Amino acid sequence: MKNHLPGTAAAQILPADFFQRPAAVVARQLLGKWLVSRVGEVIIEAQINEVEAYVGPHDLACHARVGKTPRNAAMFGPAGQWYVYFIYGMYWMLNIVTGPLDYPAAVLIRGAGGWNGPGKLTRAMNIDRRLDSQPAVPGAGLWLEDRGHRARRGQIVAGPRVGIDYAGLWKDKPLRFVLRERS
DNA sequence: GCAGTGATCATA
DNA sequence: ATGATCACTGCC
Repeated sequence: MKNHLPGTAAAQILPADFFQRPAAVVARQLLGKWLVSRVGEVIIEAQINEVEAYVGPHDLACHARVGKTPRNAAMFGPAGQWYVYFIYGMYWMLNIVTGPLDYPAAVLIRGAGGWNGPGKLTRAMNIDRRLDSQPAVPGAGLWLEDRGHRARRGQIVAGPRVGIDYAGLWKDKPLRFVLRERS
């Protein structure tokens, strides 16, 4: 099913099987895709330019390293649903679940559109607890679209993830991916 | 460089 | 019930 938007090429809503791959693969593939939210009549769209992969329970930076808890339960659910959690008393973090059912892994969406930082992004797009464990489909109010952008290898910069100094050997793994600005 | 902010989880 | 922690941000 295609969704035609004025002034753009045909856009495709990312299907669940897009996310049924390792988190690091999904993370790279999400660069250049569009995050779209709808609240009532208001639609907000942003092109994703920064992500981080949390690749499984053995990843010492992944919330699921301690097993399943009420907070991280969404990550154990099916690929293609949101994992949204509250942190530092103020901010909501947005992740998309990847890989097989019961295998906890996800991609954190850190940057999109003009917003720098995951906390500012979620505030701008009205993202909160209500989306946790919801599928990324229009009916949920938040979804992802492919609008034809293809990131070339040289446009993707990989580096260590932010804010996970506690993660031992996993601290420095290059699981953060940024789409370089067009020059 | 570091304070603010409060849910979450382990410990008891 | 209590205390440490935290995938952040904004101001010094």
